[in-house]
Amino acid sequence: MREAAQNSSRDTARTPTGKIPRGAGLRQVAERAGTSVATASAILSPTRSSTRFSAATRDRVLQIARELGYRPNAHARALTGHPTRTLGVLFGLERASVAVANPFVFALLQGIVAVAAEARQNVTLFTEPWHDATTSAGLLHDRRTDGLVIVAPSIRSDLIRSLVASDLPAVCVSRPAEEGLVPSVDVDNAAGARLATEHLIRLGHTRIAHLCGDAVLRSATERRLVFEAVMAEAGLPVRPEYVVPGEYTVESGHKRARALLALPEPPTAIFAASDGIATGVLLAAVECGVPVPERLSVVGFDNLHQGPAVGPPLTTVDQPVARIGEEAARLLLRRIAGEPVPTEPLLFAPTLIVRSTTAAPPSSPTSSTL
Amino acid sequence: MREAAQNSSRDTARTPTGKIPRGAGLRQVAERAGTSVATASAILSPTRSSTRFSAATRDRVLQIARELGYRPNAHARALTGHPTRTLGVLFGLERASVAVANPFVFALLQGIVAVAAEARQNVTLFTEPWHDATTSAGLLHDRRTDGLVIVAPSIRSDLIRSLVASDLPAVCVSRPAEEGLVPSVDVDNAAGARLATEHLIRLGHTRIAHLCGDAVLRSATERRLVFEAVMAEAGLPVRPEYVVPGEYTVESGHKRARALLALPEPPTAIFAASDGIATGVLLAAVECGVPVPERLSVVGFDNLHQGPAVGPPLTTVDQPVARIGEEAARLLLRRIAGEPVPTEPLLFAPTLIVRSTTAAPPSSPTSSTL
DNA sequence: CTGAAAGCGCTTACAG
DNA sequence: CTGAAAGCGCTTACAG
Repeated sequence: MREAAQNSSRDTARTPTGKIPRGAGLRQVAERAGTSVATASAILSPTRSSTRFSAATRDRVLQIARELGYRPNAHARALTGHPTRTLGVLFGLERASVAVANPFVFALLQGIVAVAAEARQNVTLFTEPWHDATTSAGLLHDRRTDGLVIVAPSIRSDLIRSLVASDLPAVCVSRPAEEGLVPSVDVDNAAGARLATEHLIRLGHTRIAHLCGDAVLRSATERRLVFEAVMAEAGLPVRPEYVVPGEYTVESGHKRARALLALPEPPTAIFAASDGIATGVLLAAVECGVPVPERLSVVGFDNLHQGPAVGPPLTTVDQPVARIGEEAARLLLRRIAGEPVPTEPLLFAPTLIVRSTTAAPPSSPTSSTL
Repeated sequence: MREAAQNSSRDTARTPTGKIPRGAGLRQVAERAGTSVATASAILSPTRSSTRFSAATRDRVLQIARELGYRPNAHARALTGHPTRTLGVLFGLERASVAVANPFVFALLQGIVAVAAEARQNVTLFTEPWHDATTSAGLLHDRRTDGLVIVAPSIRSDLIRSLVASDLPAVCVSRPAEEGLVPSVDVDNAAGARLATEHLIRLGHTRIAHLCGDAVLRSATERRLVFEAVMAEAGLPVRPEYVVPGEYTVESGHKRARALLALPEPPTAIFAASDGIATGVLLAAVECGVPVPERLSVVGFDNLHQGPAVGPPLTTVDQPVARIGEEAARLLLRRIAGEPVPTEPLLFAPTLIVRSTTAAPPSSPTSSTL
């Protein structure tokens, strides 16, 4: 790096300690090219047509800029009111470091980045977790990004409200607690939960348990509510101990499944609110010596690989996570462009993927037919 | 959003079309608080101690700022020489949209984001692919981020050179073609290739093939070179048709393995330069009716899930990808802080994970013993 | 076709 | 303890 000092034509000879070093600016270019800063700016700006200048002037400016290694400063541009061409992603529930390890987030990011790239936008991942409007405000609303995709905000958070109040375009992945504030994209949780529950009921199960996701996430409540509703429709009682609160994680699924399997009358089927939870269930089944699907049926939700595979391939509810990410990014782009975007949730239809973890219950006559 | 206009105390009544709306600035706060902008700035700045002001002034400014929903503008701050507290990630080889779908990148990002979050830095993913120094310059060197993690740059690219010339702190994941320019972090490819090759030789294989990764990535050459060297050490000839160029993808592995298996004298073992390639090999083996490991041994590289599992669990060389990401971020942070950072590559030791795709060759006497 | 001036929102010496 | 002024690097009307 030291050797780079040979080209000493800069006038910022020494950089103040701790400060960011600066390269050649528009002024340096203009000076050398013998034009005004305004002219150099217009010629070098990607947005303005540089045809209004004489070819000679233009070529000279372009040439000098190249020689000097001129890079327009993004902050200076942004300060004059230009968009930053950057989309922000904020993880509503967890810290970014743990969110990024989540396969759901991975798939989502693929969709977001794909659309962003197409629109020539960069993507910044905010790592600071959201606390509340007053303490977290500066972190997001500082015009660093043109808008924000909010991933799975807690229903108890003031995040959305605060964002709306600050005029920062935002789109929510997963339906926010309060609707009508911000556009949102999600899987149709009700339809998915119905698919899973009806599948188990049709198989002949009556003792069906549900392992819920994080209570602060709206999807968890939606899935549970529909599970209970479908059971009721079928005339099947739901015992309170069969609806178990917890989190969308392997560990939480594992712990709860063990408890469930230790019950005097354990369920013959479990609808896990996520594949992570289902993986935990499969783990517990192996440990407790309960064969799947012979003595226990398991259906998950997400259709995402979650950790190392245990037991047979998982029957699950597929949701198009990458597409949800794409659509969220697309809506955000439209919001940023100033187009009107409906705030009714945009819901994607889930599909049931029947694999090998579900079958008729043990004592059922249809047991061998599946 | 319309309703938000009720609070009309702003003096920027109407926003020019296409421009970004602005909230209350320091001046508004200062005016209402009856102080100068400098005072308000000092009080509201996170970096300066606000103790030098009277409690009354301080409280008033803080209070007004809250009322007005004041958010410091990140660009204005950055323009005065402050770091942006953002780390950039640039994908050297592929477009970001495809890179983000890569499990290697996923694991890497986990490490980078974890360290960034700890250091309270955000992470921006650059989506614009690198072309060459002159056309891509503005995209990266505009001071938008304090530094850059470059993931797997092509050995033919002028990226690194250009970055070094522009003073932007950068760290490379994977050894760059030209060493000494920039700190880099990577797995010890030579050690990994040796592990894989020796494992196959010890099992008794003599007809061993190698499916290479992208030739523009340095890891591909390193792995191939060591494969050839270890074979030579063992006195085993390497037929030219057994060393097959290609890419680090499932498809490329699949195609090449099919060709290999169709050879008059096919190899009894394949060292695939990545798990993706190995997955393709496994796929081809199933299609060609070649049982693994009975008639074909396969060893991969990476120890990452790549697509749906085919055949038995893969024997592979593990590399600590997330840790590599962490270390890259850490080095970058130190570079940004102005600390001296060695440019010798920081290499992580790989380990061989023996699972079920490798065994002694068919005709070997040790065949049943593994 | 080109330039001088003001301004974006903040920070930083430097005075008082 | 507080403020007036200059400046960061660009863009944008507005003149000529």
